Amino acid sequence: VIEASASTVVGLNAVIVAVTDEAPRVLVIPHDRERDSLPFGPLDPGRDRTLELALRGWVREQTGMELGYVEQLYTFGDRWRHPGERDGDHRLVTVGYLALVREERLTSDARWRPFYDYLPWEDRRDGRPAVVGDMLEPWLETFITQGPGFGAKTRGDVRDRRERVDIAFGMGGASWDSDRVLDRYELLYEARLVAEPFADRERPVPADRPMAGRAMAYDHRRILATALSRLRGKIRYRPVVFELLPDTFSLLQLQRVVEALSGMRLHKQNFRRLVEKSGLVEGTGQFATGTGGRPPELFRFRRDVLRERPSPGVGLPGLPGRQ
Amino acid sequence: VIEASASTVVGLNAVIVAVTDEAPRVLVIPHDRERDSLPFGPLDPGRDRTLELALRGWVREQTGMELGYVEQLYTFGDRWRHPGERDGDHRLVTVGYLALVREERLTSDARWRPFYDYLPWEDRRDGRPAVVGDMLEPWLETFITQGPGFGAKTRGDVRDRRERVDIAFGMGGASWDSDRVLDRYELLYEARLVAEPFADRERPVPADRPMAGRAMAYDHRRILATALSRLRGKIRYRPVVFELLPDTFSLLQLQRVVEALSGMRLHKQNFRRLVEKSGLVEGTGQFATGTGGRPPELFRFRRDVLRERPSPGVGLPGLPGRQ
DNA sequence: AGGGCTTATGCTCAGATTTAGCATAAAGAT
DNA sequence: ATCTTTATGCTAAATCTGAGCATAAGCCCT
Repeated sequence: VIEASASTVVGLNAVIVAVTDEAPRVLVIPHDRERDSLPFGPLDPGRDRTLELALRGWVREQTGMELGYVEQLYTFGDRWRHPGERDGDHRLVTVGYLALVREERLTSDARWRPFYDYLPWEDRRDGRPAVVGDMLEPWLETFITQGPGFGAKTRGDVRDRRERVDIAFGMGGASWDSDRVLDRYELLYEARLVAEPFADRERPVPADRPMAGRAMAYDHRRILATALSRLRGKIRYRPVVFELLPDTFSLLQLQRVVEALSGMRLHKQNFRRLVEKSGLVEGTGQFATGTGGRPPELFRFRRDVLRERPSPGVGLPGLPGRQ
Repeated sequence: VIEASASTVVGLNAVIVAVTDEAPRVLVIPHDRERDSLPFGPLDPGRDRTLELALRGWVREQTGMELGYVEQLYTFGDRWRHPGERDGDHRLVTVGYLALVREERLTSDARWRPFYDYLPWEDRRDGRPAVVGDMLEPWLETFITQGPGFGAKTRGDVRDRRERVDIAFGMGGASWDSDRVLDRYELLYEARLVAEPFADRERPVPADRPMAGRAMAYDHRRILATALSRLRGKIRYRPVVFELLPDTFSLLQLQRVVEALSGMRLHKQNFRRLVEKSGLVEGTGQFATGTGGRPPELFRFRRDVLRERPSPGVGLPGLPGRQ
């Protein structure tokens, strides 16, 4: 019953995340002078038993890394996503995966690169980053009134775009929702404030137009944005942060990782109170040394919390986790 | 660079949900005497521009229905999922979608069927359903101690299984997490308390073994469980319920839909207070008639709430939405 | 050894939210 | 008229949150 006028290939992308030095990092492969790509591998339909096993397999082969926590993100199947596909008689469908690891030495040509190199507007730990006020807001305003190209701009279109921009970027009185990473990236794509829409059309970037963040090859920055959206959402109701931490850690270490991922600063004492009360961690009775300051107690993740609470995660201010 | 020892076909499954008479229902196609399947359609790699457009297209063709809210769920790519694939030199990868609609008359051979026919243990609105105490708990206890087959059962295996069962089903003092729909189904699959593991191996169900819930063809019940998991999770932080309600509705109607989806009862006065304070709805000044009792005011969804709050959704008791 | 710096940790207080009910209002049914 | 049913207002107690004060316990420098 299935008739196809062309063939389909299924590929797998991995967003492999680690947090080091208070910066979330992603494993990327150099692609050309300015751009990187995510690690990519095919599904061998005749061999791999499951998609996830296929992914683990070629990540192991390519990087020597054994993935722990792995979660499926999203399947991207738009036509013409790959510039090379244009002529094509094959259709590429890719399944994106998120993997959380502790950073390790790399043997291949892959390298760790900060998430926020690609999505600088997402890091609000030191207040709203300069790029937002200096570049994004004025150019988004242009986008709202002018639209992406030079098509018709009815009053309704302008209102719609303003609403979408306000909601996504917390402008015009709306509040900033740290989870809307993907919405924001897609809006910037549509507004042509990132380089990818030009690359996708094989056009040069206009000289007068600034580009936000470091570009990636293909649609990989979209996949990256999807990963960060998912991770920020999930942190509140599943104990995923611990995948990124060593077995024992101080509460400040934990807080720094949560801050790095969520892109916002947290109140220290309240964070402590929340985490300790939540039952997510237990003290080990051991203390770290050489951290400069009073030595902190080391904690470990309490696996039992999964039994006790419906959706255990780390609370964020203004956005309480579900108790 | 991509070499395949067999070809891949991408298919699309739709979980189309409506809520009528306080029961969530799903659109299914009769498959054989006892089983239904989800609507299914192929991706035509040469034609359909996006996966979602492909889905909307064949749903329109097959059922005459125009989908509104559509969201991608998960991509299923395990080998040997389709019994017929065994011989096969093609690999089927399916992308599952969730669609929310208001129930309408059907013209095709598709029909609406209650969600909880397939997943009866998920409906706890009238307390724990009988099937849990009568059948699931005793047989899960057997599964914990004996394992799925007759393999080695070390002490560690038993402990692991007990922990997983306790967490998934809220047994042994653990609390019930309404979102863990998929975990529960997968555990029942592994414990062989649903018919699918037998069908997948083309074996008959042992006569002495009860089967929980109505089976579906292929792995469609797993997709259904994924859909309910997602929907239950999402209801708390995105205003998705309104996709299932008419334009104006009473607060009790809204509450009944939330209860139907979440499978639990809510405190009426508190639900009202929460919803009204959340800014999700606004009164219309109109009142319904003929509802038997004091006529309720009719409300409508306030689209502006998206601007005002980071993640607007309907609160659940014990599981407050994020404010 | 003591002062200053840093980080850790205990504690408090006011305000907001949540839970669980009580109580009244307004329809239709008997 | 009374009963039943649904809607809606209101409250007290318990809990949680946001913000900040204060002390503890290391290190570094002089």
